[in-house]
Amino acid sequence: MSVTLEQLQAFVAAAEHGSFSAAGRALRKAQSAISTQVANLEDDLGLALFSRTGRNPVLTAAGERLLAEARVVLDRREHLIGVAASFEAHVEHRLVVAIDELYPEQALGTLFAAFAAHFPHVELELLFPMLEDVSRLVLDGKADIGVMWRQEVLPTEIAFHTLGWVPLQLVCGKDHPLARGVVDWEELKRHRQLMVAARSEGPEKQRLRSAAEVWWVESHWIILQMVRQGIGWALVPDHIIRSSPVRDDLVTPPLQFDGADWPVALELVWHKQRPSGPAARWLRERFAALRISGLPR
Amino acid sequence: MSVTLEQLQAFVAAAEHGSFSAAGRALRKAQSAISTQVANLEDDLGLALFSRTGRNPVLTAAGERLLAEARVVLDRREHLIGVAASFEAHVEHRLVVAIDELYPEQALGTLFAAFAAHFPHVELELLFPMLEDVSRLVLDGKADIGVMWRQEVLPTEIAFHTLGWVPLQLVCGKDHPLARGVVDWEELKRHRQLMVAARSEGPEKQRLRSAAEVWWVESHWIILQMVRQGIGWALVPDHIIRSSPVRDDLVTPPLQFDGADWPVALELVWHKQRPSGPAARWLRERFAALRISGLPR
DNA sequence: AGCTTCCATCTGAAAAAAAGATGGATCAAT
DNA sequence: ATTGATCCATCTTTTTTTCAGATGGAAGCT
Repeated sequence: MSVTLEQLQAFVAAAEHGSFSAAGRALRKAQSAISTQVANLEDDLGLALFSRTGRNPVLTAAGERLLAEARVVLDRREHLIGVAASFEAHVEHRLVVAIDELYPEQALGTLFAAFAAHFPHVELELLFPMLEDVSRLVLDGKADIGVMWRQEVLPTEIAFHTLGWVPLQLVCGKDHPLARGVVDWEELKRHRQLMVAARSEGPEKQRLRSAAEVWWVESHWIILQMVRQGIGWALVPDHIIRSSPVRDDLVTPPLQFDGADWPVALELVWHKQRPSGPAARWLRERFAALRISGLPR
Repeated sequence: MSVTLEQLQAFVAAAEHGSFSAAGRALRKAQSAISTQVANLEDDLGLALFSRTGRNPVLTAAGERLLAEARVVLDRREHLIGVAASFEAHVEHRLVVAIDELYPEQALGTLFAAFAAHFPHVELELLFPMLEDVSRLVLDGKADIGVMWRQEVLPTEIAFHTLGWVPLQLVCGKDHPLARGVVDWEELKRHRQLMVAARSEGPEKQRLRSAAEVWWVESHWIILQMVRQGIGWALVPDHIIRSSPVRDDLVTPPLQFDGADWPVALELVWHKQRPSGPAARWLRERFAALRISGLPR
């Protein structure tokens, strides 16, 4: 087979070290070996990779371009070996993470960048489920790890770890009657409340219910759109209000009574019975470590 | 070097043909060669690629995954050889195409997909210049090919080919005085006209000028936003009006006089002096062939 | 049971790669 | 200008790798 890995390796080393001799030293091979490999490669490709006027070889334009290609080939070979090694180490090949929209996403970018650096061979799938329950996804094996707002008592098969508490804020539209001043409990009850559509039934769902009339909506973001229209009021995490495109049309009136910010727990969940691989364990640890910095409170 | 191209080639062929013997026949090698190569590869990777119970080898889970990786390595090698070949054939390594926003983009996707298939080794850069003139970019060598609305007489260094004619339509906001009925010339002149900011000066610029008061705006899309606000009227290609996000707030009143749609020429331009490579020629031909199907009229 | 086709393994032959030696060229320092 | 170090290309020899052919055991089909 022409254009072999040895040729490419010699070529890349020569380009990197600036001379065939240095490349030979780096690869622990004789200078003549590098010289012939590069010459053969040039012969196979039908062009000159180096200009040999002068003491040291200098990359030609073609050499410059093909150097990048050669690196890719060699890197993909390394990658293949890495994938094989992670197979041996029983690292997961694929990891599905379901994250509730309640989780502030700012930290996710750096977290998953670090994950990619540690586990380059793991395929990662991120779910931001709307109508489906995160714990349901974990329970059914459709997700390996979940980050969710604990609305209900969790099934016993689910292991969990509390990441933190997210305070909810009263929010309504600019022209809503509640926007005028300090709000008390009785006044809240008289207006329509917008709540996230519970994906399962249970008592936790009722804890945050205050008003007589309630509409159920599938997402906090959509709730804010509706709140803006004056359709009702809602309890929404502060960071969602702040990053909403309609935030300028929203008002967060102060509340008259105590314990008024209704904190909800944000939980990291996984399945007790399904064995976790190194990647899942790593990700769980890093999620847990993000607790203080990533979340309010 | 362990994990060689020969090993990967044998592996992929064995997986594709379902047996080592068949792979050997396909690669014109002895069955024993394939067998040894695959065995060595498995040894190097430290895992089994095939399950050998039964008559024919069957891919293991690891084999399945690594097959994809092996294909990538081999493909990248092929790609490198292709890049080298196109260097030899003096194919451009890079092609910059500047396209005026006036050109309807629907056809571009399939066109450039076909380009990628024909010239996989050419780096393509697409420009959709706003304030800069396409012909200027081509003249300065910043773009190899341009598609532009001919506003001016083209410099003699520029070669061109007319792709077609785009009819302009009168457009104004819902509440604009012109929206009420059939419009005549004199009435047009009394209201503010919005025109695309000419990037160079010249007589063609004046041909489309009707009103006494004119505002210059850098893009048709922004013009439509301003038209919607009732700031003035404009002449805009139909396909831009149709695909505008504010199209529901726009009105296109009929005109009383003849020749009322002011067609403008859409030109394919390139530099006469700079030699065109095969990729540029191919792309020019395909652009020209798109004339009938891609444009109105 | 018999036949075919599969795979693994062994052996010797062929090919490829590497090392070592040699000579001509370049560059820097003297 | 000369010297010495270092560079590359090339040749020869040695080592390693690859390949083909032969053989035997196992699987599947009739």
